Amino acid sequence: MTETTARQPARSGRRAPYVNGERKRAELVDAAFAVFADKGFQGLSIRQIAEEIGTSHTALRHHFGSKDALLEAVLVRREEREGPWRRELLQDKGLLETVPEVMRNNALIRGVIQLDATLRAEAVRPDHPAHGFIRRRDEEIIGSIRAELEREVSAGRVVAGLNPGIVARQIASLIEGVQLAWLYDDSVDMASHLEEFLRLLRPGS
Amino acid sequence: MTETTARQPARSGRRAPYVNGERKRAELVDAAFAVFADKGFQGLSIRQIAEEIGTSHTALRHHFGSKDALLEAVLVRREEREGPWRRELLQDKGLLETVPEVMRNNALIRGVIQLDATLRAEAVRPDHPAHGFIRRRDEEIIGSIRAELEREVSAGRVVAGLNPGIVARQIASLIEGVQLAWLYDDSVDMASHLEEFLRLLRPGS
DNA sequence: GTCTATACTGTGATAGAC
DNA sequence: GTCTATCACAGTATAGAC
Repeated sequence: MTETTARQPARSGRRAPYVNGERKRAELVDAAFAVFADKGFQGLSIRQIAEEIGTSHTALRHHFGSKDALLEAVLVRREEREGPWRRELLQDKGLLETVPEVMRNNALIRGVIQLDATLRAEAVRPDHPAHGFIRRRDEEIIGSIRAELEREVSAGRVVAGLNPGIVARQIASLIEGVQLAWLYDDSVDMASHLEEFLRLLRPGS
Repeated sequence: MTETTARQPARSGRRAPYVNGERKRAELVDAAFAVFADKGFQGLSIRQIAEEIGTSHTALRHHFGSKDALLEAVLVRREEREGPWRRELLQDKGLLETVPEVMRNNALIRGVIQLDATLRAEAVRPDHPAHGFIRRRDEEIIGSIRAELEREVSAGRVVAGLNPGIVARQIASLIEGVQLAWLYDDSVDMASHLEEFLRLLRPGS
């Protein structure tokens, strides 16, 4: 796709032990992430994004090749940031506390959530560049939810007799749907909607 | 917005008791609906849509003013078709049977569901032409779900002690999320995911 | 209802600066 | 070699004249 083959530096430069391109690219991704999270992603053009983060649209094109590749890179960066934290939280606190916590965190990065929702809808087309990425990420998340769900059942914190595959996808779908509703109306409490659903799964309700 | 002021015919034409513009517009909407439902809505340009339904892109421009207005008109038409049927079904069979039935019907009009998902994500921006429409429709649907939910509680078919506003939005959000998941993977059974959720609401589970 | 003019978008190829 | 800037092009939507 983007063909970013990890270049091996021929010799260690005087003050640059890193590959300059990678560093620049990472800076741009972080800058774009910050702009989206803060000011929002309002269907910005690649030129507008460049202006917001203080660079040129040609620079963005050089480092990412296309607009979609840049947007996808921001979502990949998000996964790099949040993935480990989420997995640790899952291990430590369990599914029933992790999911609402994730929703509370998502409420702090509105523009990134909007980007996720927009790209997700566009990438429904199988030939879309980000289609594979969205699909892989979803399956990975659903897989981890499902595994955790089965652990909760074993621990007696979730009723038995459920179809873990169905419930895992229900949770993932509910997250997406509630995020969209929240994007339309700030007053929608994302965490509560997930908490109430998870409450239905607890024994003796 | 679209400024489609209902023109009053000066005299009743020989064989047209209707306003020609309105009829032509309705034909175009139905044709677009059929194309989307059948061949899908793959980010078609306004010129491609025109070709598919056998007209010119300038004709579409004239009748709808913009591409977004045409897409919105298709969704409005969908509401005109399905709204009465859905309300009747709700009255007759109740919420627990209506929602899965709606999902089964949606599975027959993939391109329209894709259009709904795409436009919904784009129209998150408050200045988007379709923003108000999506919002109004969602609130209307959530309102009817909520009313029906309270009726089901009274009838003892749904457990008491739930927050109807929360649950209604959970159902609406789950529908949206599951539809998106289904667009990515045909094998996702939308009706089952909704049925299983509604099962959690029944007494004595 | 049709046609023309204009502006903006993402993209490709190319040339220049460090 | 690595990075940035300039130019040209095709697709789209809009505005307005006829």
